[in-house]
Amino acid sequence: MLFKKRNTKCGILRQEDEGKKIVLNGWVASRRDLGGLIFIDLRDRWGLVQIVIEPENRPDLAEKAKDIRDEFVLWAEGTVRSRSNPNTKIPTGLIEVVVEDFDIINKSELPPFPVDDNIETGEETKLRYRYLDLRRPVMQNYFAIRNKTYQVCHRYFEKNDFIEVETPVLMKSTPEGARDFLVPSRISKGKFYALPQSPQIFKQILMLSGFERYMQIVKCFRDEDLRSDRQPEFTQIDVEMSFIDRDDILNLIEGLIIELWKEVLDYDVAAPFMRMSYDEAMNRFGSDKPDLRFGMEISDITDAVRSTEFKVFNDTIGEGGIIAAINVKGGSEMSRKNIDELTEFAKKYGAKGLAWMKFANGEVNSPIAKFLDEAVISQLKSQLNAQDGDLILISSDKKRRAQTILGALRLECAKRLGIMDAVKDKFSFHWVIDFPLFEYDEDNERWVAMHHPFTSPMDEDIALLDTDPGSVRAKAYDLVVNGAELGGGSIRIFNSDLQQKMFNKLGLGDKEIEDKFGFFIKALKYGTPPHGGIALGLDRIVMTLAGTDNIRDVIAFPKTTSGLSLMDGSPSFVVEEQLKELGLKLLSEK
RNA sequence: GGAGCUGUAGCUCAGUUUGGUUAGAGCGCCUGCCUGUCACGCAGGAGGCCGCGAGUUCGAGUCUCGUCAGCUCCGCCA
Repeated sequence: MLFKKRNTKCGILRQEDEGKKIVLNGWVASRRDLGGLIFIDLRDRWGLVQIVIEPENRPDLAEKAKDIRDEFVLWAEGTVRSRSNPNTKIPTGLIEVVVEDFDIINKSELPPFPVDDNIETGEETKLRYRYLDLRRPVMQNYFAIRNKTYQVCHRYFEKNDFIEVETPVLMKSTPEGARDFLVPSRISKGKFYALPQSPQIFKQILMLSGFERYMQIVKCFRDEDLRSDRQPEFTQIDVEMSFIDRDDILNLIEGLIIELWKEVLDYDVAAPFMRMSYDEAMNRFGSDKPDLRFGMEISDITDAVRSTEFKVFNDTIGEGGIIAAINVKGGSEMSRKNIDELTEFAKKYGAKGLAWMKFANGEVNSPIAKFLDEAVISQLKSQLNAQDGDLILISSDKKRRAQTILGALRLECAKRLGIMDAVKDKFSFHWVIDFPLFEYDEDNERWVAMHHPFTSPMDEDIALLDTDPGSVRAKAYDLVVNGAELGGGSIRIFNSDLQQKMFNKLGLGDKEIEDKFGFFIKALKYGTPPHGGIALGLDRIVMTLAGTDNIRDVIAFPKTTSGLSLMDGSPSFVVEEQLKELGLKLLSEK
């Protein structure tokens, strides 16, 4: 179909364009046919403008316009003029375009939902018709922010003398970490490539190849269950540097964040960011990614309740656990039902129960009050800075578990009491540092790397590798904003013997190490510079910039919670021939 | 792997507690009218596999079991 090409854009027309003869291309956002007068809102990527067809002057155009429906594609030629009835709600509202000629370029089926912001359409319908969902201005804006993020990143790292190198998408499957997506090899039947969980090994090899400063905006793949902030394929801003220490990376990334927030939101982020140890983050906030926009910190009240007759507390103390609490300011308004809900909430995190104390009307109300004498209560009240109107939530458990439970309750209560809403426009960036190198996997009875197996232990803790692995600290760091992890990195092991030892500590046998990581250990022996880096979750950065809490909003074609792509119907079965060519055979169900 | 919520018209939802005549509303859609609308207005009309499958029952949108899908969370995600 022939069409007249536009010479301007709908969304950019303003009062000063009055009198200009123009051509527009776009989609019909809405049509208001008054009989003697037809108004059409024409939409393109840049916005909306009202065009008018006047049957009195052009009955031929009016006749053609009768067929126009929402989402039809039009070209229209006309003259910009001031409106007699301006619309102050839209940027182009002072003017309109009187149509002198137009045609329908393409029709549209009736859309299953209006292509409009603020629609209330189910996720399933929107994903099935993702192309229509993406047409909505609010979605287009998310991707404008995403684009801006790419551009700022590339410019920032270019300016800082980084070089972008692409790493393979088909690589070797290695143990440790997330489940790999596997790709069968046709040429080497029975063998598989894996999609990268991250380009970790390649970027380290690029360091020993002498690239010094590497970055890449790169897709990563992890075959794990999805969440509102997790997709099986996602994008990382991947960075690695040689001859540097931790603070070089932290400073570099702070600079990037400052530039991103300035460019995208015109928001001034203050640096340097606060740095908090993992231990402190857990003790005070019960999370390794604490939200520091508000208080409600955790207090260890073990000493205060040590002398009580409450069996639950005494048993916990006897087993080496702790009693800890948060003070939910103004929480005494919560009903018994609300507190029961909080108890259920706590149970998801492994809590066996939840003790609480309400302070109201000068009195204390608590199911455990009978175990606490006057002195203990007043001690707690002063330690927790509790006043009338407050609610104290108490967890009694192993140290980290008690903290995690209270950390989760802290966020939940902040949501319920409107604290989250009150701070929603703030950005609180900080670093969590000094992570443990290992954590113990109870199920498999072995140590696993908390960050990844290439992370360097702190020099002063290396001796503890053999005697007390659990207390070895890592040269690792996470970037956190508003309770979300934006990225993490570490200074790497650059000594092949230490790398070998690390794998041993993780329970890998020499043969397995040779088989899975031999090439890497070998590479480390050819003059590896000290190096380290970080990977930032680009999708999460864009989410934060865009102010959305769902990762699907910032990925053009996302998967559902069960990993399906509803628009194109993947994953799907393949024909027998394809399997045969790959040397594969499906197991029959059960 | 587990838990919770949801599934009824194109869309958003009511109806399910306590089974019972022809399953409703708003928006959208279709037709007609309408010269200043911008959530246009007015009049009329069409539109249903009550997610799917079993079961209970004289009778199921409603009760039971299973299953599928969407969302959120726990586990998982170095």
